[in-house]
Amino acid sequence: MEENTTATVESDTSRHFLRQWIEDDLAAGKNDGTVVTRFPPEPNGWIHIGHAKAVCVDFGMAALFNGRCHLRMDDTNPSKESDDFVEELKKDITWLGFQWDEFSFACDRFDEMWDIAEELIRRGQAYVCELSQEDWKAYRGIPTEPGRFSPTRDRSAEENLTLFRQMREGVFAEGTHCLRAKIDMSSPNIHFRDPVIYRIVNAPHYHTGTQWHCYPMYDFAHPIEDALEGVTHSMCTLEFEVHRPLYDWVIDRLAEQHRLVVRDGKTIRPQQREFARLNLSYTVMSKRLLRQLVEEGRVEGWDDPRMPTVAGMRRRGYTPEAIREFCERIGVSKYESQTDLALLEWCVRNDLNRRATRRMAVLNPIKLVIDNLPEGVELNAELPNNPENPEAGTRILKCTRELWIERDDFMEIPAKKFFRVSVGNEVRLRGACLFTCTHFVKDGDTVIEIHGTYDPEAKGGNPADGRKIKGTLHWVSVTKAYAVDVRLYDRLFSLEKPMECPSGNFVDALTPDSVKTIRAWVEPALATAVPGEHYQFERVGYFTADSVASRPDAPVFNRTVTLKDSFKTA
RNA sequence: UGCCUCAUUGUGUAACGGUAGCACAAUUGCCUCUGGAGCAAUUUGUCAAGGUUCGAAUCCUUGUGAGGCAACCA
Repeated sequence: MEENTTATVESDTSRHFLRQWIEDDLAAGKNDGTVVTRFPPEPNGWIHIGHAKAVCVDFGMAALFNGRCHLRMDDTNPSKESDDFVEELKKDITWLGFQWDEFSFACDRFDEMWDIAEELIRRGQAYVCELSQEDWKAYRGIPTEPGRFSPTRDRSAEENLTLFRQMREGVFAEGTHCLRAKIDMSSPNIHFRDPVIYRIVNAPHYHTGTQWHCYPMYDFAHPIEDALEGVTHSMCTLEFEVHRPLYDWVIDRLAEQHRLVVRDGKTIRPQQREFARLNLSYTVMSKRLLRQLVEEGRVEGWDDPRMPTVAGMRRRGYTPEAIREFCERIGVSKYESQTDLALLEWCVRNDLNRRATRRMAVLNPIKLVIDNLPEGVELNAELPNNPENPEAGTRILKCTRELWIERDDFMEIPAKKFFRVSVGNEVRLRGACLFTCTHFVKDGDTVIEIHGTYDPEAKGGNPADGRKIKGTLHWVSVTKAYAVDVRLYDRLFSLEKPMECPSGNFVDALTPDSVKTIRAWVEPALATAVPGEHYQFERVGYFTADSVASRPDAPVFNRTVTLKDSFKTA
C-alpha cells in the first residue's frame, strides 16, 4: 500500500501531443534539456477527479522525461483561500502517489512580482487606470470592434508609481484603481486590450494578512511564477488557450528585465500548452457547485463518498492505482470529450479484483433450512481469501442448519436459464455442501423459508459421482453471521441523462434517497473489518470499510462499485 | 458577427503522406466452486465537398458542427 516513489507513466503506447511537444523541444535543444513542470491549484477547494487528470499529466510528463514537477499554491486571490485547503491538497496528491520536487506559495513571490510591475511602469509598459469596471467594459470594446484608450493611459511613470504604491497601501477603495499592462487596444484578442494585472482587494490574505491591499492577477502572476521557478513546460486546460499570447508577453518582459532563470548557462523560457479537461458522464465537476453542496449541507463534506473529489473517492474505496490507470487510459488531447464513467469503474474493479479480500455477504436475505442437518451440527467450508492471490490464504466457515441466502437466488417458478434454487434443483452452497430444495414456506405472497436436504456424500460440495452442479450459492449462517450496515450510494448527481443539468440546479438531484443504508448479513470475519480495507462481497460488488462513520459495534461499509450488473440495488 | 481551438466506431484514444489499431461498452461462445474473474470471437469509424499526390485520417481551400474568449476569478 505504501507509495515511496512518484508514480510514472509506464505506458509506451500513448504519444499524445504534449509528449510530442516536449520531445521536440528536447530534440531542438531548448532550455537546458531538463523538463520542469508544475501543478498550480488555487487552495480554495478540494481537488476532484478532473484535477487528478491534470496531476497525472503534470507529474507524469515530468517523470517520463526524468524531470521535476513543482506543487504551487496559486494564491493570488485572497478572498477564498485557506491553509486547510493547502493541507488537503498535499494529502490528496500524495495519496494519488506523487511527490513534488518543490513546493511553493505564489504569495511568497509578491515582492518580486511587485518589482517587476514597477519596472513595467518605469519602462512605460503599464499604467494605473481609474476607470470604473463599467466604464472599462465600454472602453475595452467588443471583439469585432477595437477598444478606446483609457484617459490615464499616457500618464507619467512617476505619477503611475505614486498611485501604484498608494494602491498597495490601501489608500483607494476596491474597484477605483487598477494597474494595466499597456499592450494593444485594437487587438482581436481581448486579453491584449490592456489587461488588468493588479487589482485592489481589501480582504486579508491567509498568509500575508493585511500587508497588501492589491494583488496580481492570474495572467500576470502565473508566467512569473513559472519563470522564476525555472519551469520549462507549463500545461493547463483549454480555457487558457487565448491567454497564451499574454503569457508569452509577460515572459518577453521578464526577458527584457533579465529575470529569467539561467541553468547551465542556458536561459529557461517557459512555454504554455493547453489540453482538454476531463468530463465524466453523470458527474459534475465544478468547484463552485461542489462547494455549494458542502455549504448547504447536502453531503457530509468534501469527502462524502458521493463526491467526485479525490477524498470522496478515497473514502468510497477507489484506489490511487485505479485512478492513475484511468488517467492513463483516457489519454490527453484537445478534443472536448466526455469519458464514460464505465471506464473509471472498470479501472477500479480491475484493481480491486487483484487485491480485495473475498467475503460472503447477503444483502437481501431469505432463510434456507437444511432439514437433514441437525441443530448443532456444523459443516466446515474452507474458502480462499482471494483466488487471485493464493498467498492470501484460506478461512474456514461453519455451515449450519439455518442459513441466509440472497433472495434473488431463489425462484418459485424457475426461469429458463436459472440454475439457482428452485424446487428439485440441486445447487452448491459454496464450499460447504450440495443442497436440493424440496419445498418452501409462504406467508401470504411472500416466500419466507426454503427447505431442502444436503448430500452428505458430497464433502465440501464435491459430488462423489462427479455430476455437474451448475449453480453455486453464497450463504451465511443464521447463528454465526454478523449484521453490518452497508451504505449504497448512487453516483454523485445520478442524473437521468449524462451531464444534463439545464439550470444548474443539479444539486436538487442529490436527494437523501441517493444514499441507502441497509442491514446486511456477513461472515463473522467482517465484524473486525479494517477501515479503509477493500472487500469483495462475493457476487455483489466491492465494498470498503468506512474509516469515518463507523458504528461503535461494527464497521459500516461503503459500496465502492458493483460487479458487472450482477446486483441491482433494491 | 471578430479572434482562437477542435472533429477518427456507442465512448475515449492511436496511426509524423503508405494495411485505420488499442481500450472501455455491446453481442456471442468457451471455461469456472464467485452467472464474478479469465479465455476466444464478432459488430460498428476518418464531419462534408473540392484540390495536391502514385497514394490523404494526415497537406491545402471552402463549408458544416462543437467549444473557448468579451471578471479588477483561476
